[in-house]
This record gives sequence, structure tokens and C-alpha cells, in this order.
Amino acid sequence: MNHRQATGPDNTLQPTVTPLDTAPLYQRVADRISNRIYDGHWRPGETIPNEFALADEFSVSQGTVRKAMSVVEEAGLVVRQQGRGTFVRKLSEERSYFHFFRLAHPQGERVTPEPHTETVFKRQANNHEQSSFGINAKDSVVVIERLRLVDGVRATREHVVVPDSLFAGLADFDDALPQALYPFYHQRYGIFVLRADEYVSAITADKKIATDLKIKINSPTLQVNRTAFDMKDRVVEIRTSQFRADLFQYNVNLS
Amino acid sequence: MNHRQATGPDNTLQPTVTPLDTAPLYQRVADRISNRIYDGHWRPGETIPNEFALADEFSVSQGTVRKAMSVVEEAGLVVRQQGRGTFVRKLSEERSYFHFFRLAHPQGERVTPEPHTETVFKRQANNHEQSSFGINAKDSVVVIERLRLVDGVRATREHVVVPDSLFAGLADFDDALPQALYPFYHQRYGIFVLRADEYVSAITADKKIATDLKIKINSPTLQVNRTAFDMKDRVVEIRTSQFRADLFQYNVNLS
DNA sequence: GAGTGGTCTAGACCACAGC
DNA sequence: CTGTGGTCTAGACCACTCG
Repeated sequence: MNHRQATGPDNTLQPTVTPLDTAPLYQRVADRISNRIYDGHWRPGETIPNEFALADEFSVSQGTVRKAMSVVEEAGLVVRQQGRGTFVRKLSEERSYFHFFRLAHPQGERVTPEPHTETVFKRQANNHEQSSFGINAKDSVVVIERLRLVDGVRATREHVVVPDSLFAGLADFDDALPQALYPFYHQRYGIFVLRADEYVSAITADKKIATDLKIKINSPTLQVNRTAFDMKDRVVEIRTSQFRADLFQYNVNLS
Repeated sequence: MNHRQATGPDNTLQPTVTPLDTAPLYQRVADRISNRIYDGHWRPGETIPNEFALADEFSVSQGTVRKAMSVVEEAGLVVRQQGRGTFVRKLSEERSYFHFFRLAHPQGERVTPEPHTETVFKRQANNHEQSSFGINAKDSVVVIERLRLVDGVRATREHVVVPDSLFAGLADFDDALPQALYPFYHQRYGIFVLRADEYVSAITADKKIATDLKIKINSPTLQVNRTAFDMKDRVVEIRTSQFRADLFQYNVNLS
């Protein structure tokens, strides 16, 4: 039972039992729990064993499991509910949608677009994609191009690139892809998008953009470049989107 | 010492000692600590009494103070340093700067602009300002208008509005205001900006903007509308900024 | 070495969900 | 009623900072 204390019941004063890993115990427990989620040992939506059971299994106190679970919760992998249990987080439409989709009307309400057209194909990775995804020149990527409507009007244009290696068979997917891609990534490929960097710029529409969005060439347009990271902090998606600047603002809450 | 337990040393089985306030104890302690910071009892940079001293004063265990302090830390009011102590947070240039100033070069590095011109004056609050700040039609606001340079070129234009009631004497300030306003708000007025909502839009430069930024009329321009909140969640500043879209992107990290 | 925050344990009780 | 996570305590020891 005693792991770090030097005051064991026998007086041999052994310093500790194989410290080696210097990280706090709760951190190591948090890692083991996280890994079980990554490798699918516990699936999204599933109930995790309760704190005492885990404490028993890992031979630590319930308080340590508790602290570890806080770390895992903060990382966004689980949800705790008093009286019910602790559950592996499901990336819901709601979360992925309003967490990562930051468009708002000029008045401030958030926007919900509808799908319009979609093209999916595979090609070789370019230099930027190779370095971002950590893949080779020979490796291919899957490109998803979409137009979306808001109130029946073409409003957004998305260019999504993911590495073929992580998303096997995506290019040959039969049906239309779901509206929200991140829950789909999670359910089908076990890839959980947890954070993203975005760069917002103001550009003037070129011919292609103008045609797609049915606006005049040189109209002011919002462009968002996103790099998305999964729970292992790998780059898993590179996305470029354009939006009609007369219809939308990009909203963010800083804290 | 015992506050909530019903199993006191004497067997009278009194339920609890004046619960009334139903919030968890650590939360109530966190509130008391926060209030001491708000009202200046402990000043920015000052060391807070250690956990055992506070536990003693509040008649709770050190573990409870510890948990309370985590809450206060998460709220951004204090900084804890192992081996040294716990300190009331100072809003440093660095924090306010790179936390709230989200501009980046197209290549990605963050931008640091230099001051150029500054105008400060007082006027009546308009409708939007009245409702945002919760003030009356008769109340006045202070307006700060600034141009800033990047690499010697006019690059950003800021229009800052704050309520006169919270910022007494600001309009009559003699010297130029400091580069970073939020540390100044904090030091001089005790107002600690903790979060902000921002709306980014792509506009075309009108005559005024074009003149100020020395760009052509109708040039694409990034506009950021910010509403800033202090630690008591009051709206304390409304800011509208324009940036040359050819020089900058707006960067944000979502998680 | 003294003092601080950080970790860990063991055990009690509370609040909530659900049968 | 039972089981879950949430709160609280008391006390030990660890890791770090600083004089």
C-alpha cells in the first residue's frame, strides 16, 4: 500500500519503492485513465468504474483517483455527474458545433447553416500538409469541399484537408458526410478534436470565391484558417473557410 | 471546530450549525478571499497569508482553504508558487497584451504596435453605452481614440469607450496613457479586466478609416468589436478597432 | 533549516440519481 | 434504499525557495 513514504512498518528505511517516474501519482493515474480512453478500452458514452474501484485497482486512495479524474475531466475526456457516475465524453453535435463554429449574425446571434454541395477527393499532400500532419511526400490527403446555405442563400465555403492515414476510406464514403464533421471523426475514426488554432483575415473575393458564394468579385470576405488538434495533440485537420462578410461576424470569448 | 457533522462529541444530534447558506464551504471561503482582493484589503503583488493561517482564521481545515484557493486561482485573481507563497495577481503588460491583443502577421507571429496619436475626451453616453454600462442618459463616458504603428507604418485604429463613473479623472489625465490600458485600469482604478467578447468582421474602409490608416477607400479592413468585463462581470469597456487587412490576421486558440 | 505550497492518505458525511 | 460523485477533515510527508 505505501508507495512513497519512508516510514514503512518495518524499520529498514527504504527510500521509496521504484520512484523512477518522478511525476505525481495522480498525474500517472490520470495518464493511465486517459490511455484507456484513447485506446478504446472505455468507449464514448460508457460509464467508467467508480472512484473506489479505480483506487483499488491502481492501489491508491480514492482522493488520488479523484484528483486524477479532475485532470482527465479538465482535458475534456470525461464528464462527471453527481449521483450518476463518470462517463467518457461524447462529442455531441452541440459541443462541436457551437464550440468550433464561431459565426454570428451582425446582431450577435449564432448562425446555423445547412449543407448545400459537397465534393470529396484524394490527392498527394503538399508541403504544408506534409509538415503539419507529419507525413511524407508520397502520402495522400483527403479533401472535402463544401458550400453551405444560411436562410437559403449561399453563405459559407469550406475547404477541409485531413490525412488519409488517419481517415482510411473517407474518400470513398458513399453517403453525404454529416453536417458536423467532428462528432463523425470521433465516432468513426476515434479522433477527438479538442482544440484548434484559428487565423481570421479580411480578403477580397477572387473569381472562384465570388462564383461559389454568388457575390461580386472583390467583395469583402472573411477567411478563417484553422488547424485542428486531437487529444494527443496531433494536427488532424487543416481547414480554410470563407464567409460572406455582409452576413457574418466571427465571434470569440476571451478569458 | 466541527461545522457540518451531526456526530458531535455530545450526543444531542444537532443537525448542523446554521447552514442557511447552502453553498459548499470552500466556495464561501473562496468568495471571502476574492472580496478581500476586490476591496483592496490585499493589494496586487502582495503575499496572501499561508494556507494554515487562513484555515485558522476561517475555522476550516487547510484542505478546504486549499480547494478555495484553487477556485480563486482559476478565476485569475491569484498566482501560487510552490515554496514561495500565494500572491495577488498583477495584471502585467505581458498578460494583458498577449491575452487580449490577438493580432498576428500573416506568417503567424504576434504583432507589437507602437503608439502614434491619441485623443481623449468626454461626452454623453449613447443608447448602446447606457444599456451596456448600466448608466443613465445624463451620465458621461470617456472616449480614447488612438492610432498605432507597426514597423513605422500606420496599422491600427482604436476607439475605446469607458464609463466616467468608474474612471474618474481619466479624461483630464495629463500624460499620454500607457500603451497597455488594462494594467493601467487595474493599478489606477482597481478594475481588473478578466474576460472579453469579441466580434470580428471584414469591412471596406470608409473615408475616415482610409485617411487614418493611409490606405485607399474601400480597402478590405478587419474590424474588431470588443466588450470587456471585469472581475465582477460588469461591462467596463467598449472598444472598436480597425486593422489593415493586408498586414494582419486575427488569431485565436479554441479549446 | 524554516516556511511555503503540493501530494497523498483514510475516513466521515452530504447531495443527488434512480430503482 | 443503494450507489455515485462531492465536500470536509486531520495529519503526514514531499519539493521547492530563500535566508
